[in-house]
Order: sequence, then C-alpha cells, then structure tokens
Amino acid sequence: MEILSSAGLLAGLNSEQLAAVTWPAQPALVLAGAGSGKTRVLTTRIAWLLQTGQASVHSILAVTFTNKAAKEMQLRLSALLPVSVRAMWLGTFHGLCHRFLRLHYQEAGLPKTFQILDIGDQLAVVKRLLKQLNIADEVIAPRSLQGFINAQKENGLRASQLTARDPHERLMIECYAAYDSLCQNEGVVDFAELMLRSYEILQSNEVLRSHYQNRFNHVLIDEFQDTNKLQYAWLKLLAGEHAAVFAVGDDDQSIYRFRGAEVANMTRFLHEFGVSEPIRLEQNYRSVGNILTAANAVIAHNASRLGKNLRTEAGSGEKIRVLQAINDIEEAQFVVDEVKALHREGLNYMQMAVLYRSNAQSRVLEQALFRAGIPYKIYGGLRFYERQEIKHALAYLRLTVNPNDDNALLRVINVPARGIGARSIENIQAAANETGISLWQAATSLAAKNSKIAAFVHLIENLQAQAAQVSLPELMAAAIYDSGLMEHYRTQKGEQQERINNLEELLNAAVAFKPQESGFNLEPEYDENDPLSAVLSFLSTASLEAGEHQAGQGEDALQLMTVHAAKGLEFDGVFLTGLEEGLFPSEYSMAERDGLEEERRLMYVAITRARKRLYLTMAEQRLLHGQTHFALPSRFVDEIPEAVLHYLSAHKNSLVSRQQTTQRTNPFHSRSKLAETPASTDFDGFQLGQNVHHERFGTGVIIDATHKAEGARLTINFGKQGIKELDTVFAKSKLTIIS
DNA sequence: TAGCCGATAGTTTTT
DNA sequence: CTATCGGCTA
Repeated sequence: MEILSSAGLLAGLNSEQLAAVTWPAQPALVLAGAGSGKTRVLTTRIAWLLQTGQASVHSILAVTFTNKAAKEMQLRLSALLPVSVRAMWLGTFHGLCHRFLRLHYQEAGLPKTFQILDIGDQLAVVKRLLKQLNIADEVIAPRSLQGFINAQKENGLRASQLTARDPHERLMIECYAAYDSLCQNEGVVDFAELMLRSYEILQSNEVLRSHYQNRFNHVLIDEFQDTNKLQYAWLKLLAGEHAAVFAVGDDDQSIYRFRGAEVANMTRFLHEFGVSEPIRLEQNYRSVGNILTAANAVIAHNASRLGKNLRTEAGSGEKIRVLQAINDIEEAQFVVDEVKALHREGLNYMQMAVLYRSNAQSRVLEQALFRAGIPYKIYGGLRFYERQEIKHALAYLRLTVNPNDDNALLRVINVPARGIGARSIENIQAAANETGISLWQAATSLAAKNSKIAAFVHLIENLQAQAAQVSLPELMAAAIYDSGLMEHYRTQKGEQQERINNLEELLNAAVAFKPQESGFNLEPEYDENDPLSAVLSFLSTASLEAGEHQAGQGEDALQLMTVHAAKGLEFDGVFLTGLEEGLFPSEYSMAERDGLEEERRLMYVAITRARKRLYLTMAEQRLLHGQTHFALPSRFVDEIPEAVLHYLSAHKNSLVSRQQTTQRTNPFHSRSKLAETPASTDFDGFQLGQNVHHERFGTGVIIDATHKAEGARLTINFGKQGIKELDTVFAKSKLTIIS
C-alpha cells in the first residue's frame, strides 16, 4: 500500500492550519473559529505525527466529547493513513475512562461486570435512596440531589471532601455519601463516576499513573472550551510532565456552562502549560461574508474572550433576512413559505435548519410544517436506548451479568406483570436491608416461600446459564422472548407496534454488534471467545452511545433543533427563530452572572451554522405556558450591523422587502397597517401589545394594563431597562405610541 | 394492577 | 397549554 508523503498530507492547508498541524511536540492551544477546519487540523496532526515517526498509535491519546466526533475522527484518520487506528486511544472522555476502568476494574475496586447508569437509571437510584432514608421529596427533590451529586463529581469532589454550610446541605452531602456506597454495593457507576474514578485511580496508583504518563506522549483534545474541572485535571494528570498536549477549542462557542463546562480552562491551560500565545484559525470555509460580519459583530460585544475574528475568501453573499411577525403562528408560517420557496429553487430540505432556543418553541413550527406537508425531523426527545421497552430488555441482560444491580431488578421484576406486586417487592427489600444483601440475593432466598418469585429467579438463572454459552444475539432474544416482554407488548392494547418494532430493532443491533469496533475492547485483555465480553460491550455501548435522537435517516427532511443541538453542524439555509428578549437571550440566563455572555455565544454559534442564507425571525406575541407574552426583538439583532441586514415585511409572499432606505430608527416598530393587533380594549389611549417609547426607559411594549378611576395603569416591558409599572395620569406625556 | 384524576411545573443537555 | 407524576379508586 502506498504511503502518502508528508507533503501530500499537508497539501491544501492554509498557513494557520499548517502551523497548527506541524507544531512541535510541545503544548499548544488552537483557537479554532467556527468552520475553520478544526477537525481537519486535528486529524491531520495525528496523521502527521504518525507518519513522521514522532508518535506511534500507542502513544497517542485523542479525546472528544461526543461519539459522533470520535467516529468522525476515526473515519478521517483511516482515510489519511493505511495504519490501523483501532489500537489508538481515541474516544470520548467517558468512553476512554470506561475503557480504563474495564482494564483496571480490580484497581478501581469494581466488579468485572460493573454497569453504567445513564441519567434515568441514576435518577431511579436517587429516588430509591431517598425513600430508603425516609427523606420526603419536599425536603430533597430527587432531581436536585442528582444534580448536586453530579456537580460535585464533576468538580472532582467526594462527599468526604465537602463541608456543609447549612443543615440542608449537610443532608445533601450525607445523601451523596449514601448514594456512592449504594452504587458501590450494586456494582454500578454513573457517567461522572466513570471520570472521577479513573482520575482517582491515576492519582493514587503510581504504577498505573507512570505507565500511562510514559505511554502517551501526545494528548489531543477537541472542544476544549467544554471541559469541566475534572476533565481538565484528568488530562493534566494523564499528560504528566512530558506529553505534548494539543488542545483545540473556541472560547466563543462555549455554551455548556450550565453543565459544568469552564471556559476558564483555556486561559488556565495557557498558564499552566506554559503556552505564550494560542494558534488562531480564523479563516472560515463555511459562511459567506455577511454572515461572518454578523457573527463577528455580535460576539465582539462580549468582554471576556481570547479574541478572534473570522474572515472568508468567499464573497459577502446575500444579506441576512430579518422578519418580525405578529405572533408565533405567523412566524412559523413565514418559515414554511420560505422553506417551500427555497425547496422550489432546488435546495434540499436536509440542507435547511430551523433553530430555536428552547424545545417548547418547536410545537408551533411543527404544526405549520405538518399542515404544509413539508417533511421535517426534530432532534431531541427520547433516544433509542432510552426507550422504555429497550431499557426493560437491557435490564434483563444487566441483571444476568450483574445480579447485584438492584436498579435492573426493580425495573423488570414485574414487567411483564408476573404477580409480584408492591407488597412482595417490599418483602424482598426488607429482607435485603436486614442482612445487607442485594435484592437478587434476597429474592433467591424468598423463592422457596413464594412461587411467583421463584419463577422470576428461575427465569434469570436460566438467562445466566445461557450467558456463558450462547452468543449475544441469542441471549438478547432470550431476554426479550423468554421474559415474556415481547408477548407483553403484543397483547397489550393500544399503540404498541412501535415498541415491538423497537425490540426487533434491538435484536438487529445485537446481531450486527461488533465488539471489536465498539471502542472498548481493543486491549489484549479482551477475550473475544468469552460471550460475556460481548454482552458487557453491548451493554456499555448502549449506555454510552444512547443512539440517534430520532430515526428516519436518509430521508430528505427539514432539520428542527435547538441551537445547542446545532453546534458543530452546518446548513445552506438557517432559520433562527424566536429572537426575542426574554427568550433569546433567555430570562433565566440573564439572572446569572455572565449569563448574557453565554447567551451571546449561543447566538454566535447559531449564526455561524449558516453557509449561505440566514433568516432571523421573531414574534411580537407568543403563546407560552398557555399565556400570551409580548416581547421586544432580541438585543442580539441590534448588535448586527444594519448593512448586512435586510428587513422583510410580514405579509403575503414574504419576500417583499422593506425599502432599505426607510428611516430605521427601529424598523421593528414600523408595523404595517395590515398587521394591526386584533381589537383590544383601550386603556386611556393605550393598548396591550403596543410598542411605546418613554423618554427615560426607551422603547418598550405594553404587556399588561388595568383601568383606574382616572386613566390606567400600564405594565411595560422595556427590555434592558426591565419591566415598569406606569400610571397614565403621570406618564402619558412621557410616552409616545410608536406602533 | 390498570387507569383515571388532579396537582404541578415548565432553558439549554455532548456522556 | 400540555407532559409528567403521584395518589387514589374500581
């Protein structure tokens, strides 16, 4: 096989990219702007390191956040190099930690068959724990405890390392400790535990630490701005003194602070790894000039940044189309009309996306699209391996490989119903608590007295016997059919066909599953002749790669998703909807410190998704939680230079543009006569939803009003200035109606 | 043990 | 508005 020359590998890179790819074996921080060829730089660097003999596949550690990104890198890498990238430690933080723990389960104090808890499983454990400790939901809400535990773990802190500031916190910490020991007893680990446990082992076990520190001399990280405290510490520990850490990220695209991501890790990296200046990738290969101008202008309003300005060699392109609709329904209709028009012009639906800040906004869009017969695909919602029937089927498998998994037992002991009711389960739990054994052990001891329990025990024992002998698909089939699960869904009334299909799909997945490719079994310890290894891999993959959000691949469909979900994606045409104060930027975020900057980064991410055409839309009125809300256009729209914007009127064939030269004190407020709000009561000359100007507070919208003996009392949302209550008797002279 | 009812809450979510 | 959950009843 011909080996590509180094020159061939590097051909076509721009000077910035070349500098990054061929950076010497020293720490580097690459500031990779949106659409600047980040993945290419990352993969080419790895290929270059390998090809020039600076590194071997064994000495490279490459980390991503998503499975998608990891797969993408693996794919591109194998296209660049004839070597097998299988042996490389390339994967997600959690995937790699998982591999580490499987390899060193003994050092980690875990059973060989330990199982992974996803968020749903974790919540179930937390609920069970609180019940066990007799703590009411009102005292500690399960979700808040779950959040607390995860946040602490992501900060690298165990319960024993925490000090309480108040009694409530002390209780939370006690629960955290109890939770950890519960998980330990049951042989299960949550996502954060995968990381924390790995980190702790590396820290305490010198043999392992020096082994890995010596092994990895190149550590590469993607999306570095999204790392949390623990991930940073883990990387630093693994890298040791000598590894060349190559961190790639974009501080302007840090949008996961609510999940513990710390942008500050970027500056921290510069200091702690002695990097004087980041390498900037500012050449954008995605968007036309006007879109980049908008993105640059918006993000320039943020104070805390490392600084970066995207440029393109493409032309300025079309202007960004802006539309303020009367309400959310009209906004959705506009999107429908434009999507239709673009599709007629030859653009695939797939190449267009409708983005919104929160999932709740999708409904109106969905209805309009459905009515118009436009195929669409919504991202978000339940993923394949999170579905009830799938989790049930997998719980049988989990119980088979790890009978101490109380979670799994409780999930399936009476699904399908086999006469083990609440009181029987209570008996089992009581027996287990008494002697400190697992539910499974308690159940086996109670089987002699209870035939229903005996039947269940027999079912699981039968699966266990098969596990050692039959293949994964056969075991999966046994779990689905012998348990009666399939029969259960077949005989249940209602729309169960979907669940049956999913169970069949699960069987297909088991048949198609290749443990060697699951990314967890690349080490010599993996025994491909041991059926149990395949089952463990399958279960782990199910937890760590919960699958696609929605099926229906291959179909040409319009893409609907939140801005968060759109990160990393790109489309020819993008509709950025719901650009209203309070919604985007969201009200919640504005209460938080630096919350507005995070929202602005989100806006930056949203804008930079578009290649050629970008629409910014907003509604004056929107139905939220069953109530009509009035809002002003998002401040982010005002932050975009007028020169790249093109205002559209809200009516008929939508593309009718408003004269560019129209005096533009505030184009949003020059509402057309046709678009007048439906008759509303008069409040001393004012109306609900009206836009007004106040000499001190600026522009606002009347969101509430009450009649008074004399005049009226108006509640006005002045956006940045806040919501004010004004009395017309006093304020009338200071208020001007502008629409 | 399913099914119904009322109360409740309701940003974003890579693993 | 509307999805979800816990408690209660048939």
